Amino acid sequence: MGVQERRARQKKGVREEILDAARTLFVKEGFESASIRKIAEKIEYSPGTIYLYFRDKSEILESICEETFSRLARKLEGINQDPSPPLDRLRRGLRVYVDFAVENPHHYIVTFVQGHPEIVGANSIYCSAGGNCFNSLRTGVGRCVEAGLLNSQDVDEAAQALWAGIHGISSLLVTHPGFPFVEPNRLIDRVVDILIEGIRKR
Amino acid sequence: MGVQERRARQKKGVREEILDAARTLFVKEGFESASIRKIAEKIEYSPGTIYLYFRDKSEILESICEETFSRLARKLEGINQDPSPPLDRLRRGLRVYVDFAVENPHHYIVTFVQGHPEIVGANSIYCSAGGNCFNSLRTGVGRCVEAGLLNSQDVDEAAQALWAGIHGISSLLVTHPGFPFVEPNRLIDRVVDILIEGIRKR
DNA sequence: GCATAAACTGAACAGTGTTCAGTAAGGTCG
DNA sequence: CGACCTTACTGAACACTGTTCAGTTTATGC
Repeated sequence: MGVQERRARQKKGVREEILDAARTLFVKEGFESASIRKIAEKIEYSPGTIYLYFRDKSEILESICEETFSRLARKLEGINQDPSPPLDRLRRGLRVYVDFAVENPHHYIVTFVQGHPEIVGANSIYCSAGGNCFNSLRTGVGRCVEAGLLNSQDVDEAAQALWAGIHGISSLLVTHPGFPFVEPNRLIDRVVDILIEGIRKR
Repeated sequence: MGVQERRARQKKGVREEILDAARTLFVKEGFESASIRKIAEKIEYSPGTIYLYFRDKSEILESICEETFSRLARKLEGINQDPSPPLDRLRRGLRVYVDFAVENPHHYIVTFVQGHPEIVGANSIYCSAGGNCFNSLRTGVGRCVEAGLLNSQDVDEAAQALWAGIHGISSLLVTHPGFPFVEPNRLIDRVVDILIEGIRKR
């Protein structure tokens, strides 16, 4: 009976419509601006309908962020697979991460800047696409440790420290667009340089 | 005529009451939880009264953040004035900054994590107590450049890169308390180490 | 005592996320 | 076809949010 299948397809259709509408509002204006009522109006459904497809507002925007972040995750995994020296790969990964944040400010804010104190353990960042990106970084650091290139053996410590570094510049650039930063490209390169110089063995 | 003076004192009294109530709610539960109505209820005034003393909600919380950050600013200036080697002072300043963020998570979030895209130029971060802290860092970097200790002469670039680094670890720790970080003290020290190793001349 | 000025109120506005009783439509079966 | 049932959807309502403002209360100066 194809009925249930069509039902399922229709259901997915509305879900997709919601995501499309939400994405448009969200990318243009951010989390606050993508309100349930605005999304509902855009797709010409009542606000209540949205709750038949999503548990709450954050589930919608997490979906959107995840699809975007999985693009980054793929890119980072690509870098991890190529044959250049581990430290070069690591450096390129860091740079790509920051570029991604700057190109997708609202996604970055929702995923990594706005805290989600309720999400821990099994549902934690490790499981989302954002978490995959961090894991990619961890892998890159692991390669460097294996090759004896770093000034410490602790992979987690180094990976988290590097993450802190690139998260710092990423979040400053996306949340403080009005601050008189030196030329962003130069600043990002400088941060990445400092981080690499700071962890590599001399 | 002492009348106007007493008026002024009374006025300041209510202002202070508002700040006290707001501070209590804010430190305990953060920005969202310190709602105008809750503050008003706490001091037994009507919500409208608050707007006779503050332009809007953000002005209240900025006041609270500023008084807290000026404590940090003083501490950082103290470090800048002591006679130890510039790089040591810089290192200690970085560490004190992160400790402050961890001890005052909500203040840190309001001042540096939540973006204020509207505030630019003259009203920018440079003018607030938060900005003084950044300037203190800039001064510390300047001393190191003067002493020829860094691998670059660009003070702004280096100061902003360091700020990015410590802001990164600070904001991760305060906004992602559920993340399985390695022991925070160790992680903070590692980040600071990486930053110092990354900027100093070899 | 009375006019004036300052302080304060609280209802109202426009918005938010979320819930749920009620309705409408579609498919199934006697 | 008509009855029934399930699924989809609605939209009013709830409990909030920040903010405004006409109107009332309170205090002061003359």
